[in-house]
Amino acid sequence: MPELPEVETVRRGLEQHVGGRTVESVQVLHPRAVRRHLAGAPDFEAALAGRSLDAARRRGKYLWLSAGEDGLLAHLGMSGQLLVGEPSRPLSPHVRIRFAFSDGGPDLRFTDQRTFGHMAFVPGGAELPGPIAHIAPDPFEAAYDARTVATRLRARRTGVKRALLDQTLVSGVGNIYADEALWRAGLHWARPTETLNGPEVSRLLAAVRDVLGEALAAGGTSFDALYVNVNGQSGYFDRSLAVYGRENLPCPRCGTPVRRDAFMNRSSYTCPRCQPRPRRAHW
DNA sequence: CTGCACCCCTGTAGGC
DNA sequence: TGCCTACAGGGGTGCA
Repeated sequence: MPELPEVETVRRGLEQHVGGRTVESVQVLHPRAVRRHLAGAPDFEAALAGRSLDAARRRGKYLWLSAGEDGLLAHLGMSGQLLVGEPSRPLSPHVRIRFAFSDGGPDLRFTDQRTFGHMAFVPGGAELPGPIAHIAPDPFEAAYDARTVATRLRARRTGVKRALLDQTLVSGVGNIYADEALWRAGLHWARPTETLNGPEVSRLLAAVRDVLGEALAAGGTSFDALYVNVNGQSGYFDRSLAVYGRENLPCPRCGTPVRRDAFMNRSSYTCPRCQPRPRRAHW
């Protein structure tokens, strides 16, 4: 479950169901799931055995569990799930890592069909794991400063959607919520960042924060069973999407059919009337 | 600093 | 039924 609202939903579930529990053993079932743990799968398993997991934290789309001064870092990629359930339930074919706990209670399974996600044990990484030091604060962190982001955004020489998706500028925004925020702000994805005026940038950043917050309140967006919380349940923000995935359906604001464009090997959805294409496009 | 091409994977949907 | 292509909420890397 990729973007901030979905990852935050998972973080909350982990905090509730795994926080304060002690890992008994870990099995890495697919080596690719720990490819960023450079010391290898056996080291990953050994490093976590016997460790007590404390708080669950998050920056953007990354989350981690602190274990004393250390951190257990996770990124869900396109299809990763962190599922908590009865240890006796069947092992689904896409389970990549299994964590058993010393209390004999529900286990934790990192499940990932496409294996774009990963986990790593980061010594000393409880506060902010080293591998994600380059990730910018997300809009819900105390360290996030909208004025700084606005300044940096306007200094870019690129298209506004490309900038929104750049996790080193502001983190947590992916393809769905970038399109939704741009629609709310009435901006086209190809708009050159240097042509945005102050009010437009403010409107956009407010829209980003609002849409992420509303989606979080709905438990995230799921179109299918791939995007679920730790209990396997889907969020329902898909009902509130204005443009994403709605090609040819009417814009909720003006009724004009939503348009789909290819962009960065993905799709961008816009209302051609509310988000007019700029004369000088930047993609 | 930037875009861009391409890589990592599996599964599904749709056309033929 | 098979075979093909396009596409899917991710990021990282290397190169121009």
